Amino acid sequence: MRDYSKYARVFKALGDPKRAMVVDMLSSGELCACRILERFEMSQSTLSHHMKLLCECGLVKSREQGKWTYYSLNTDTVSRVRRFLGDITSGKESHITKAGASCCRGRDEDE
Amino acid sequence: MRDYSKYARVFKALGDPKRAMVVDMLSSGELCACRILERFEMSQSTLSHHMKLLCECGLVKSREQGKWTYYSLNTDTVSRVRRFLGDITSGKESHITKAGASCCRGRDEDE
DNA sequence: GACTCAAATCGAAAAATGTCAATATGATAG
DNA sequence: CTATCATATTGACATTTTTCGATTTGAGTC
Repeated sequence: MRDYSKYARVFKALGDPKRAMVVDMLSSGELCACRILERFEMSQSTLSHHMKLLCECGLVKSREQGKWTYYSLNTDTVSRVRRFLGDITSGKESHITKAGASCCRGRDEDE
Repeated sequence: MRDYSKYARVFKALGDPKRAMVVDMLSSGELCACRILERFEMSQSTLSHHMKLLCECGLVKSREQGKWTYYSLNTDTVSRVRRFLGDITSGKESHITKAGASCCRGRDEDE
């Protein structure tokens, strides 16, 4: 589980409200760029740039058909990201810590 | 469910590999800043800045004790973010789309 | 009070990001 | 082959982010 950079790219992509909203829209099914654009106040080139980022991090897939480009969620990445988020946020109750309050005091005395 | 901006802040915070790693560390329990700093090659002021971001988006809580500051995950936020990620990435199979391939063709003809 | 240590804040520089208008590309229609 | 439509790419600019060294703040210590 040392994929911080890999998944950080996905989180960074989701770290823009508009892109998060695009992802939400795509979760209901495939959409073409023009449909997505209709719902935002942004230039076509800006949307294209956002879609590129979403694709590059693996969250979204694109498919070309004639002059249209259809976008959809990459469900594999979605599952992996959800799992990763679960992993890094759920307690492992490993070795270190436990008695949080003695963290630094402990270090000063032990070493 | 119109909290894109609110949660985008959290995703943005996780969108940095080092911050994601800090979150992972904290998931095993509370840690003081000096313990966290030991594991990274970054200045003290930079870590402080990262911790501030993690706190401001609600992912992390801080607690001061003497001259130390202890950080821990805010489990409420963690649950909410996981749920939000699930929400925006799981199909609603609502109204629109279904026949993805006819999205744009449909629009041209219907309207 | 003077000193030390942990952490936060400030100020500045470099890099990344979001955005748009203009242009390029590539498919389809006449 | 020309024109048109949907997207992508380019170039520019403003804003935000990342990072550091220096300084400040606040708590404990002598």
